[in-house]
Amino acid sequence: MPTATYFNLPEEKRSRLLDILLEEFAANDYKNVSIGRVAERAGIAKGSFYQYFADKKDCYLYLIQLGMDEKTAFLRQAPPAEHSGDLFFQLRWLLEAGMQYQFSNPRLAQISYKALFDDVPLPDETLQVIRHGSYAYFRQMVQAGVAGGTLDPQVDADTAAFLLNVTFTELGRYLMERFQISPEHLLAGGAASFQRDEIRRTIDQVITVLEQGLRKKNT
Amino acid sequence: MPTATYFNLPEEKRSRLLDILLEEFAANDYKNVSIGRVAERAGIAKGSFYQYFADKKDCYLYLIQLGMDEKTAFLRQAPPAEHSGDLFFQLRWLLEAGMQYQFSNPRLAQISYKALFDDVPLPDETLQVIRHGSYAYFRQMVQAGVAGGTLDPQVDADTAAFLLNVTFTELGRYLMERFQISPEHLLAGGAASFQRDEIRRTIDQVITVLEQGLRKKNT
Amino acid sequence: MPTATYFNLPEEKRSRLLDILLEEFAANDYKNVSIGRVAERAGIAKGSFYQYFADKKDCYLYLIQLGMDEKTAFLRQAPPAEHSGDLFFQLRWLLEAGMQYQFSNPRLAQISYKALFDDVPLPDETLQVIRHGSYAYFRQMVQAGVAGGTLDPQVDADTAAFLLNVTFTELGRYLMERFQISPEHLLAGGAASFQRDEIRRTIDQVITVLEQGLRKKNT
Amino acid sequence: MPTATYFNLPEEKRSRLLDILLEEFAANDYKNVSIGRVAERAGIAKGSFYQYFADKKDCYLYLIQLGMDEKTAFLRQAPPAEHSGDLFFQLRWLLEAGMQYQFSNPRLAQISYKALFDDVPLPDETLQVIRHGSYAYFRQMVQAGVAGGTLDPQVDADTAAFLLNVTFTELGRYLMERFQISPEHLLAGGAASFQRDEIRRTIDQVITVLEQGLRKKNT
DNA sequence: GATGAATGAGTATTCATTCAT
DNA sequence: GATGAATGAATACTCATTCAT
Repeated sequence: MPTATYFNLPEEKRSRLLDILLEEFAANDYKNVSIGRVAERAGIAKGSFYQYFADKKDCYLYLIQLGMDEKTAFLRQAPPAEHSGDLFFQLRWLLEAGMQYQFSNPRLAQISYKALFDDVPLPDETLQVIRHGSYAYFRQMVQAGVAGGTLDPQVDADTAAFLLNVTFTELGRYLMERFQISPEHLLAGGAASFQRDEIRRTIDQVITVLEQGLRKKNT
Repeated sequence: MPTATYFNLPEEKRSRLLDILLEEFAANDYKNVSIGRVAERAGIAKGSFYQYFADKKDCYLYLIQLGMDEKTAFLRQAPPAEHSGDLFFQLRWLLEAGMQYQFSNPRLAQISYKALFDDVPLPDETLQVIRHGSYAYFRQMVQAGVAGGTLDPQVDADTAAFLLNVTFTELGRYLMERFQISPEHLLAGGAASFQRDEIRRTIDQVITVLEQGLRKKNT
Repeated sequence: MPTATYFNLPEEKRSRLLDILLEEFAANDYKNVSIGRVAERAGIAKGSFYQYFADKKDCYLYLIQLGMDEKTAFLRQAPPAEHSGDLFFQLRWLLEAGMQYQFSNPRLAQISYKALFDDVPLPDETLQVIRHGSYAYFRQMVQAGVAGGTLDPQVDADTAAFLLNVTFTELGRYLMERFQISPEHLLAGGAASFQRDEIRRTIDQVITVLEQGLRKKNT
Repeated sequence: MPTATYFNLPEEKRSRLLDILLEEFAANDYKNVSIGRVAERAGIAKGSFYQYFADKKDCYLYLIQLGMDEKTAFLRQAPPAEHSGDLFFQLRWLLEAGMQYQFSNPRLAQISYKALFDDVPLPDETLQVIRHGSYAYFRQMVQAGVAGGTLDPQVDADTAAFLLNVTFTELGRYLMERFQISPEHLLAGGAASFQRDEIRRTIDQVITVLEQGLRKKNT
């Protein structure tokens, strides 16, 4: 975690540094992020970086945890209307909220996404959370769905969780590409409203497809 | 692309080198593959590497194209019984053939997969092919499916292609993890037959889910 | 030398700082003493260190001179019963007093000792004193001994001084290792009394050996 | 240990590098030797250093072992006339041979000497040999001397070994300083012959003093 | 065609010192 | 007088690439 010095930095300086860190870690693999380049771009001395962070790893861990915190805060802020409701209703909300998060924190989301596949120095515990976190979450939803009679018992729970997880994980990337939304674009003002409708429609379709495939058939 | 020298190499030497290249590039990110280590493991001089390839990038590009060629060849060799048949029939075949390719060329498949997400030095054109290649292919299948009346016209073609693409891309990884299959494992003799059945069943379920979501409803 | 500011420091603060300086310089080579660590351990700001000392070198010089002063004071406080007495009587006293000094100021003694061999930034003059100081002292005693007819005139005065000097310099280290005495041990309460006897006996033997070798033979 | 590359170096280049390594490691503590400075002075690229040695530690270990080997070879080459002879006869020879070694390899001897006191990265085993090697050797001689009736049984064996060890260890330094002999001086042609006599006389006196102190008295 | 020694820009990190507050 | 953030030169080490043999 950053030092107190980091948090005491003048707002502008800290946010410039953070901005550049997000940019560098979103655009490059962990190993390819150069502290020297970061310092230079941020207009600070190389030594100063080490006043703010214990080391590169520490700095990276900070970004990762920032990502987890931001996402948690984001999802908490707008919980589904009826929490105990239908599984697919929940999924629909989760997917929309996830997209919104990704659109409001594109670089942070990208960094987290990279952590799924990259060779990255994180405490095992954190890695666990990142790598298996959402899968485990879906697995649990699926089991509840089967128990509650919403989900087709023909479908293996693991397989269903895989389908949901993979779809949800990749959908953001797809939408950003399809609607030509770049992080810079989003940071500069977000997706235009006409895009928001298209995005919502796409999400809806994805859920519908999965629902038709996974919901228990009335025979 | 490799030099003529490379292709004139005694078969055994070239294949040992290739083997090690596959191993290294499958196991490490581009940046983390060390030419020195490759040369040492292959039993050649570091300088010799540069007789065979212009540079590291060139060598990497070669592997990528090898991957594309191998996959193409693999898929061509066992086309579906009835090529003009039902879309989901084709998909089922494609998915199974894809898995078979991945199982018979796990390291090459792994390298291609990495290229989708890694920070990798490839000509834009090649990157395009890799990143959008299979998506474009599915896009085309979907459009044919809509035209032929197999696919639900309610579902946007792009969205359907996304779903198919993402599922197909990630399924291999999922199966390898779920059934504890490693490249070495596969190279040493392949998945045990009892696993093959489970794998086939899983593939079947995935297709079934997608089919129920995407096939045109008879109203 | 320290600034006035240093000497005006509240007693407790100054002595805590001094304590830590002694500890750090006794335990580490000059180069390996970190001002940052000193400041942190002493609970002062890094900048404050530079209010007290011009720089690291200055601080080190201070400790060295402190060591010389303390030793002088220590030896003065308990002079041999008969100052003009027999040379070997004096030596016996000197050695015991020296050991006592070393045991009561183990860290200061350690710092001075290090200065004999370490690569250390001191004014040439000071280095001279440290490196040749005790040697010159012994040289003088030896000459007095030769003049007074106590010492064997066969033995070269320089050589005798070397023997005495080297023995006296190293004896402390040897005793500390042989009897497993650490600075902390000493600071915490000193060597147990049973050890004191053994130490006294060892000193006695050393003097006896040197005496038999150096005292003028009665022929 | 150095790589094959190092040993294959053109004689002149290798000896220039070795020369500079000896100079740097003799003049500075381990920590204060800078690979950059070594490379620059030797006129090689920094990277080249790492073709010759695995790392700084490896290079240092090489020098240390070189020192041990050279000394062993040196002592073997001129063993005492009567090996089983009188203890003090042996000591006299040992001391003279040791001095000759130190004079013919002053920088190597200096490096070994530093290793006795410096904080230095060596395998525990090697450190053991260096730090306790000569002491243990003397301890053994002393015990043999006591058993054979040569040594005064009044004197504690440990104490006698300490006296011998410390005298022998420091004598070289003393002689070099007393007779103004510098490594460069020695390397350029060695001590003048008139000095050799004085040196021999000094050694003789030292042994005589110790002998009178330690030899068993005929009562 | 094969070799492997040489290179030097690049990496993360440390630390004595300065200086504005 | 005290502070602690900022600095930048220095450190050991890596590695893709070149080139003389």
